[in-house]
Amino acid sequence: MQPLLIKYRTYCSSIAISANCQIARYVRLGQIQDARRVFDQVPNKSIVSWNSIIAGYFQNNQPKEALLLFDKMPERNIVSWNGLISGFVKNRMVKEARKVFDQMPERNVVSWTTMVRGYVEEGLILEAESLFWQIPEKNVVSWTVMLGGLIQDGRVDEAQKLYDMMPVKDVVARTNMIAGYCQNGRLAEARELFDDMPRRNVISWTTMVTGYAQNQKVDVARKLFEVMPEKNEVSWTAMLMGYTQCGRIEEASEFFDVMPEKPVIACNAMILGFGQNREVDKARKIFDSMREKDDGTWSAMMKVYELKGSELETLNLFSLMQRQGLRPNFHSFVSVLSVCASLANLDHGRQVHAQLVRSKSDSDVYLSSVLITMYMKCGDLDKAKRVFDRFSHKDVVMWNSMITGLAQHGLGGEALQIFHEMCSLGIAADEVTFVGVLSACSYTGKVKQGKEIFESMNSKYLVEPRTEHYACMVDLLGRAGKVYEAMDLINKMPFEADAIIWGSLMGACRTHMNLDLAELAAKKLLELEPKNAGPYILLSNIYASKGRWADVAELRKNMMARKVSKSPGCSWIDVEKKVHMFTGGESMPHPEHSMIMKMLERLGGLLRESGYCPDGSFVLHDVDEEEKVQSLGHHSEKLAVAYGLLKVPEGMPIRVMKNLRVCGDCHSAIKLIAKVTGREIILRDANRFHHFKDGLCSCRDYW
DNA sequence: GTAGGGTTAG
Repeated sequence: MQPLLIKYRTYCSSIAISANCQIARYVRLGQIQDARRVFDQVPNKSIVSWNSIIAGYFQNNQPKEALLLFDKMPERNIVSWNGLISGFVKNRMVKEARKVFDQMPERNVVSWTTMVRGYVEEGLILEAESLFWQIPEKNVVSWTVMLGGLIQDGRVDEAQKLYDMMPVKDVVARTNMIAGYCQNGRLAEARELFDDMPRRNVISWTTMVTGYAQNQKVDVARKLFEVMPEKNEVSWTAMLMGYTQCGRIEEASEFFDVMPEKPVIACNAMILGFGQNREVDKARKIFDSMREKDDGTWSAMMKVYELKGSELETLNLFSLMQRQGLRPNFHSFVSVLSVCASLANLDHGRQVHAQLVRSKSDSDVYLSSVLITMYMKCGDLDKAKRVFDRFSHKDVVMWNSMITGLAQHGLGGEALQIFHEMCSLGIAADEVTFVGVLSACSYTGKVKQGKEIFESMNSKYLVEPRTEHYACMVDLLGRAGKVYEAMDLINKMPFEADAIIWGSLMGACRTHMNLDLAELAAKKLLELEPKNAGPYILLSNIYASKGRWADVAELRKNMMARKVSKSPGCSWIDVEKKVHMFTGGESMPHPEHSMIMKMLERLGGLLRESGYCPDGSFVLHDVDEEEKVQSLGHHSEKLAVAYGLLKVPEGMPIRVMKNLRVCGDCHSAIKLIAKVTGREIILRDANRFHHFKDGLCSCRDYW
């Protein structure tokens, strides 16, 4: 051959190689269009060019385009075929991968191993095992894939057996086995293997550190971390997360500050860590300082606001991220739906639902359970049921959402019906199920059924009753007026009663006018929650009614000394897609305050005509009679209802939310308001829903 | 320059 020709050919192939390099580089950067542009311009495409661009489409989740190109290839080698299997596996299309595997002209150990890996990733461990044992010439990689599959399946003992059978064990195989032990808390065995390793690298070290960190041995993890010969950002992040997961946020924060590099994952973990401590500002500082954010960053920050109770900030962030063209992930959807639920912001909730449908996430069982809860808490029972009915395979979480939601709407019968349906389908009830079922019984006065279910929890359903369940039962008995029986249960229960239990007994005693038990419950509650105003006020009312003025004075002194304040009642209503807040007392008045006052006066007149008489015994302030009546007129729920009457178009239900339980006087008043105005009023309080219509409430005055 | 295995999360 002529030297010039050789030179020319070398020149051509070097052009081709550099083109392939460029394609691969663009693929690595996720810039598939740029990769394609280069590919289209290469004059004499080699198999490598084709293989690279096809891999690129697979990596960018465009398997159709990848397959289209594969079909157009002038010739293919085994790498092309294996790339196709691998591409399908990466796109969770294991059936397609298998088809390719069955059709390909020849297979090597990579083809087999990729296919086994495909089954492992789908959790189809039986298929993986059967294929693995058919591999004609296994190598250390095939063995390791199978080992990883068994570990992922939680079968550590079998993994150990397989590990012992391996003819060659390299650092990757050993690290896999160490991780397997660690995930099952078998730290001693992990450490032994780690110490016996002939060679270690940064990943094996990190695996061992993570093992200690995830098993609450952060200090041991830190010691090992300190002596690591080489650290990368994953090692640092793993150590950081050891601290955040144990709730040791201060140490996490110190550690975070000295990290040489702060990868996105670490920042996200630190944001969530601060969230655990409700340190919004520190979390936000990291969030703002991050030049690169991923979807996890946004969902972490949303979660922080959600935990803090800053619902509006969560919603703001959710819309901000979308305005920046980012798609919300699973966790952001969960946060935003929870926030819609707690604000009972039905409009917004519906929009999020529409987005879920668009992003094809509406078939996710978990997300749909959150969606059901959202619709329930927004008072849209029909929509909740529709989401529920769409799923033929419901998990226990979804059943729980439905049962709890029905309970909150006072539909005890329907809740029990759903519960029995779930049991007959063989779905195992869990702790949450029983909180829902028992509170359904409680809210609807089903004392007998409630007791039966509670007593059979352990024997029939194999669920050990916990404090929450005892709380439901105390509530159930107390509401039904069986306060002594409730007291007996508290004495008999195997745990110390908590503030919720005493509070519920106290409430029952107030309703049923049992002053002796009320005093006992209030005193217990005071010990547990010295800053809770409820028991002070109740006690002072009791003492006053008995003329024990010295005790009243003593109580007042204590209240002042401990800086007790009543948690402010607050109600809100959605009008024209805007939330209008009302607080009962003296704080900032609504801009349309005078109109609302006029409405209240008019209502007052109408109510008096129909024989309404304000009931001062519900007022928690210890003021004199006249002031009491005045203050009742200003309770936040009444203000919100009045505003709703002014603004919500005729024929639409008025939906009001309140952060505390509805006051008894307001409850009577709203029943009458519904009657004299002919409007339907739906009030969601801290516990449940009240549907007011024609002078009646769905709770049948039992709440 | 193209195909298979191990470490960080809610």
